[in-house]
Amino acid sequence: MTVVQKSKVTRGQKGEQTRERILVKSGELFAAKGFFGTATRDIATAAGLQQPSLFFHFASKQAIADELLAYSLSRPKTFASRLVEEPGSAAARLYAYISFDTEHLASSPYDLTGIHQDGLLSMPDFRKWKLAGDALAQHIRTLIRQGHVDGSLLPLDPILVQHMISGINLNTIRRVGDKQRRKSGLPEFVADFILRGLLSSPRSLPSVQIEGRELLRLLKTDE
Amino acid sequence: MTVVQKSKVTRGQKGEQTRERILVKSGELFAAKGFFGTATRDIATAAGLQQPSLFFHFASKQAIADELLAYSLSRPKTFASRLVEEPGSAAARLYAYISFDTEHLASSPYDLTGIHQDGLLSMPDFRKWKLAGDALAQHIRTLIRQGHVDGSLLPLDPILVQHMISGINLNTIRRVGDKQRRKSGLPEFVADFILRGLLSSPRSLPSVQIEGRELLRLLKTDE
DNA sequence: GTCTATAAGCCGATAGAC
DNA sequence: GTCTATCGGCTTATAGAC
Repeated sequence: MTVVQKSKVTRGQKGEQTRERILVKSGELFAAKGFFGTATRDIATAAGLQQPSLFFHFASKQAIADELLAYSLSRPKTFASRLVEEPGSAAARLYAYISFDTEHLASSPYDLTGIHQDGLLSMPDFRKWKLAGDALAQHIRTLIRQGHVDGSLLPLDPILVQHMISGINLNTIRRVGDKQRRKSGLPEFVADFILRGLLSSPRSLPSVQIEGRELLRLLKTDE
Repeated sequence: MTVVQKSKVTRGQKGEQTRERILVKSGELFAAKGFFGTATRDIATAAGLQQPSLFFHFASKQAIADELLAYSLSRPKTFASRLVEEPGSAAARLYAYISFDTEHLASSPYDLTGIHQDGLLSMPDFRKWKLAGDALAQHIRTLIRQGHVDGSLLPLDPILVQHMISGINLNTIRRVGDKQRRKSGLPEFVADFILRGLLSSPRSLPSVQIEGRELLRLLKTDE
């Protein structure tokens, strides 16, 4: 949809395919052994290259993680920041967020679980993504607090609840294998489970689902 | 309580204190930077030692992680294996397990979150603990299936549910800061949340809580 | 128990040919 | 674009003095 960034995309088809293969394999290896536990040699071998050839496509090992982090965090952060200012019940908006994030992670061409492990984000070089992750967490906590105010959610500690949600989102995707990850219905499965744990009135779940899905559909069109 | 293992404990008080300090600092560093991201130099410095002095107390860097993994997995695994064969509703037994595990992790003198990151358990040297973790996961899945049979739990995919529970257990503890980690009520907080998400009848939660806590008290006495 | 000195290996990244 | 050759730095672990 965007017309910009030409100089990079222009370079041949083969280079772009290799670059993509590097990202995919890096994601798998980071998930299996962590960022620090993965050597650039391992990545190169998995991508069918010699180790130094990586550095034609990426300036550094960190640059690879950077691109994966961007894919992992940019859209969910934007989506959550919009949800905070949307009208409607907070429960439905939280439902929309969880569905969106789970689908985003599960349908990703890259395995994004590894880059959220280690203390990767505590390294100075990844400060940018640490801040993005913190902002996303804040949006989720805001949604939860809004649910306390409008009475749709149980008055549980927003920080603890946000940590639980993040833990679920990452761990449901992890190690579940491609077939199950892609299985449709996972986003609703996860959102249902979490909302049952948070709703002040369990019987309101069906209406929350309807309102949440409608909101999701609406926000996704003009993303 | 045990009378065995003398030769190790007998060596002076100072050595034992240093050994303990190494474990505590290792846990913190593994949590912050991951196992592979933490150098033995960092651990030694944090413990007030020179790097080679570590190897008087531990045969290798892995031996440190080994001890933390033993602390993290041994008791929960044993506890879960007993719960599987206990009588009573599966929901109550799952409640007991979640309370136990959360309290175990939260009251630990060591930060145990780091050793469950990276692909630490995928390394051949940690095969023993990989198997222990897999066994623990199987016990949890069995509990969930038992809940399908006795009708106390919703018929949700046991593998997905087990992944969600594991994700919550690890992430609620992580990065929450000591004061909140030790705050009493956390085990019940987590168990309540998960059970609300899984119970086939939301109104049965109070009785599940009572039965679960009773079971927890019972099994803890003759541990 | 803790130290200094040091070995042996792996790491990320660069230089330059093709 | 990908290769070979290679560098400097950092890593875990050992040897041996105190």
